[in-house]
Amino acid sequence: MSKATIYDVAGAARVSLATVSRAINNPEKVKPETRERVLRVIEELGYKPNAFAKGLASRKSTTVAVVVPDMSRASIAEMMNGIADIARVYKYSILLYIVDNEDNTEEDILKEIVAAQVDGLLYLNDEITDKQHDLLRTINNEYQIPIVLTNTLYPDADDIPSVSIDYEVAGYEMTKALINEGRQHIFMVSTVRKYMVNDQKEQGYLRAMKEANLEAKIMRTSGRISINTEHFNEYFKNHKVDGVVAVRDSIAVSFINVARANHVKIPEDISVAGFQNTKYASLSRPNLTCVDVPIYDIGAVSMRVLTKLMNQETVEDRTVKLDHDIIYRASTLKNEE
Amino acid sequence: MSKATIYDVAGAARVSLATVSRAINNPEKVKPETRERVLRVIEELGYKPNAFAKGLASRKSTTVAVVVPDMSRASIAEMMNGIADIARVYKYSILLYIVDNEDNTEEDILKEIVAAQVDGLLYLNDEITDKQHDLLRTINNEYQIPIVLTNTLYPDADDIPSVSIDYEVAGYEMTKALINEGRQHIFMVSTVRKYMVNDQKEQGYLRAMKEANLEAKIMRTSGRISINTEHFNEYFKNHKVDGVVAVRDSIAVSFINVARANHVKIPEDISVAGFQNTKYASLSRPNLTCVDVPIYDIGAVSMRVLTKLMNQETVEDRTVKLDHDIIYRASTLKNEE
DNA sequence: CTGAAAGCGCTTACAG
DNA sequence: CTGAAAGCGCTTACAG
Repeated sequence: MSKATIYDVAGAARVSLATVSRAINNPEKVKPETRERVLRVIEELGYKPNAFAKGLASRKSTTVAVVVPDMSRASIAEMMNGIADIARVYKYSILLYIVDNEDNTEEDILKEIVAAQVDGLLYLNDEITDKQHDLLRTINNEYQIPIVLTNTLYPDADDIPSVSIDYEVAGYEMTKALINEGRQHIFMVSTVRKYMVNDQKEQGYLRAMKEANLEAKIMRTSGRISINTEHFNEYFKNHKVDGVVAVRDSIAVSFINVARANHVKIPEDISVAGFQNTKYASLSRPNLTCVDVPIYDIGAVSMRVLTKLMNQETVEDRTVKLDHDIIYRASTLKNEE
Repeated sequence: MSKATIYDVAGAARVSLATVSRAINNPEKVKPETRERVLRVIEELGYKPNAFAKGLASRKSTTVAVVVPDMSRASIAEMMNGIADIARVYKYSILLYIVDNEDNTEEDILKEIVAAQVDGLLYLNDEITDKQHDLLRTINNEYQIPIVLTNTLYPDADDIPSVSIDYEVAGYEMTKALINEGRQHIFMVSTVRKYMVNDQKEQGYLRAMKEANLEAKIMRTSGRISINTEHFNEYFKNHKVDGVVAVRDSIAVSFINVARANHVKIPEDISVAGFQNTKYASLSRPNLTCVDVPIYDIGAVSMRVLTKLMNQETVEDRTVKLDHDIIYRASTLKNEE
């Protein structure tokens, strides 16, 4: 009952173990009668090939590594759902590596991944340094492990395929929308920490402001709510503002809360928009206008691209940019809810 | 440069491969000089043992399977962080399985896990059926794979160890807190779907209400915001309510929004409390009073307990209940912010 | 403390 | 279409 091996199956089916292996992996190479007999025995014995033996003999693991930073970021979790669903379809298992950006353990982790003999690697860390990129390139070239950057931007290099949306355009469009409302003093609220994705959003914002001959003003704040609150309060006293595009929904909601506490009306006095369309956007009052990023799809498409690479199929488009939408809600003047 | 094997190391260090293996796994069995020489060569060659060969030969994988439902639930993601941090300390890799409760694929997945030869299993699905529990028990007994239920309640059975908080007590205390404010018409807002954790919260609520001779009223709603809104609106017209304990923060916030839209003052007219202390609680206005569930710790402790089981250490406490707090904020009369 | 050798459970040319 | 056999890269008694 415990663990049936391929020998047990071979014995019970009166064939050699080679035939059992073929019946599983290359059914077309086995005579139908034999195949069925073998498959029936497999079923009866509840046989499952030992993943280690299989991996060792075939040098393929049907496992992909997924490298993520802090798991509790809403976008990461939802991307995982997309990845897992597609992985299931193609029968890949997922080895999860949560890396700490603060540590310098990343190199070790990547070595571990090589040792684990994964067939492919998905990298979801939106903050990628030159060093990390080099490391990935090494893994890719030296160990021939296909990699896809999932929502991870590394501009000016398409040697590693990537899947994301065009954050520059999204930032541009969102800003443009507020400009079209007649807003003049639009701030972008970004993060102190440099994230490549946020950088792109800033670029789009700058382009829109420049095009409209408006003065661009980027305010950098923390992701922590308590810190934001003070920060925003101070800004209110010293700046004129009638529009805000925040790089994250939660920052936008946080801003709205402070604004309302200061008796500012949203959206009458200030239009506020965010990024991502998380649950925060629907739970805030007023509901938040934001860029809807297809997070699940980014994960799913990444995994799909990776399967192609792992099968040596040619991937025509190496930097996939998925479409995004803007969802207009009550926090801006233009409001379709 | 590509892949150094144990033979390469043995050759370069002028020892047998057995000694290399020992230098890595049982350093005390190797003479210090030899050991250091081997370790130096390993470093030079960038040698990493092949995980498959190691797994096949040793029948241990230093891998644990983590089975979760939908990843994007905030609590699951944060538990993963706790699990991953402890797993790293004990050098375990994580194989992630996202199961779909709707499907009946769970049995297949569990078979797959057995085939993957994991050393242990963490089960994070808060909704566990008898059938699933039987399946786990089989894996546990028949294949000798240790299992820990992480925040997954299955009452009246402690054959499989578990880690969580006492949701019944938490529900009781939270309700009691509103009763102590003088609230008389306290509703529990729970989910239509039966989750064991929510069931426990309801039990605690019922106990507190009964004890105070108040009429218990449980309202079941959906997790979806759009559905909630209508549902709450209707309730307002037909019921007298001055207190609400919601089983999730997001439901509580959603309720607050509807209440305020109906010109009800929070907390003057209705005290509202939630569960979990997610970011929603801090982003809502007013800030939400809620039970603070130590999600990260639940994950971390689970993993720690699992390592003990995997090392055949005895685990004295098989149903660990971690401590919880109640955080009082502006959505209730008692308010420490 | 160290080495030779068997064995872990598969896959995959190579023959037939 | 099928089988015998080598080999994947380790671990672990067993000797010495």
